[in-house]
Amino acid sequence: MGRGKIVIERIDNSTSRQVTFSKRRKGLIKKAKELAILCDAQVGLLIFSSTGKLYEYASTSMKSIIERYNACKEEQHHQINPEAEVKFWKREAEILRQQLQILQENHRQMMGEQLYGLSVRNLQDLENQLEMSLQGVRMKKEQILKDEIQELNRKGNLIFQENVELYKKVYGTTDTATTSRNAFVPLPFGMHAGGPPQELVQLQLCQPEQEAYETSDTATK
Amino acid sequence: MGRGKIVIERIDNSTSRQVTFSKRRKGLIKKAKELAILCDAQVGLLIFSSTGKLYEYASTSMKSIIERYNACKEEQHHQINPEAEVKFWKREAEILRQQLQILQENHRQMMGEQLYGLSVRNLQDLENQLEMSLQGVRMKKEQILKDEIQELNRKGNLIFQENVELYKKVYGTTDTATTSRNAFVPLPFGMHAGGPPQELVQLQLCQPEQEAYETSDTATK
DNA sequence: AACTATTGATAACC
DNA sequence: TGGTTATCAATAGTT
Repeated sequence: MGRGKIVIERIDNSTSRQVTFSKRRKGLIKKAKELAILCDAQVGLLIFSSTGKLYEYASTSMKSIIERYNACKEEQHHQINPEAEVKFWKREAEILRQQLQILQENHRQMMGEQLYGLSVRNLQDLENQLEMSLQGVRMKKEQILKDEIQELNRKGNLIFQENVELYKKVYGTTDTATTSRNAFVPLPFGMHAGGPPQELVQLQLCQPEQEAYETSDTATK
Repeated sequence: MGRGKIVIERIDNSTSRQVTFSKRRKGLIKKAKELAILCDAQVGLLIFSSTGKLYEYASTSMKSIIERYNACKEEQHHQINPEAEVKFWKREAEILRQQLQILQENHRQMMGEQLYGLSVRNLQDLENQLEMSLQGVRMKKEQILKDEIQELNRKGNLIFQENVELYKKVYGTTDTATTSRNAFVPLPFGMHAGGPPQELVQLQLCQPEQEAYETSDTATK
């Protein structure tokens, strides 16, 4: 329900993730309200943004809803009991520490370290993953460089046009690009061939891209 | 969004209220899920129907969400339990969560995802790192395969020697490997060429290694 | 429980 | 962040 279909997966771009969060959160809370009113339901909604900010909606009071939930679940304990709360946070820290450890090991393996204990199959999977990653990174880099080149070309053209205009103003209205190539009047920069300097600019800018690719390729071998 | 507009007020007809409740509850939970996934948010949703039945959705665990909610509220109302231990574990969990987030982002980038915002320089570094990793992984895999081959060769030789001994015991003390190649007596397995079967074993085991390398190389290109 | 006409939500853009 | 609009998705009413 927008300008285009989207797949439901984590939005990479943090700006658009925040924008989407803001909009959808609003929409979700609206719908929660509507459900509560239309259907005479008791609704509680808790949303923590990825930055940790809390947003909430409760058709009655959040406290009563949570209490009702706890009554339903027949486990109303560590909400009041500080001892149980300590227990909870200890457990929470334990879980987080475990996740961290797993991710750290995984990360080391992706860095090509701590490969001891991996089977050939595991290593093959890792190799394939690294190759996929590499491909993605290279594609991204290539895209950025190409975009940069395009932008520079655009700017180059604009400057060239400006140059032509200025030239005309200085040396008269003669179309130097097509008729005055052999006259004594000097030509503006980049006009020696009588056309826009795209080729020149592209050649200069393509160089580093090519170079970068060759470096990568040789490094692979 | 239906055949006609509706005003948001309690639906009197209990049947259509139930139907609407069922439909909208489903939609609401779907949207809550989408928000959690799209925006990396922690979402908890509690719905009690007018008949008292509980429906719930929680992106992580309802318990942890409610705990987090309570922690938030406590902070907001400055009703912090002076229990230093609770404070400590909360902080601990917060730190761990932050570390996890940083590592997760890093991990995603190493998986070739979430490359938005990286400079060409960053991408080049990442590419180099991935290539280094790949090299390490391949070396490790190669080593394992070579070790395996060596071990199999060693075992093969032992079995071959055993075979020779057994052969001698069955058919006499004649050195079959060097003198009886054309006799009627059968040869033990692997002795058709008169030598230890290293070459055979090596050929069989080298095959997958070679294959794996070729696959990797083509995947790179 | 299906089916659609319609409204509502929202993705992309500014 | 907030507004606009073209699209897609949810769903109200119907079968």
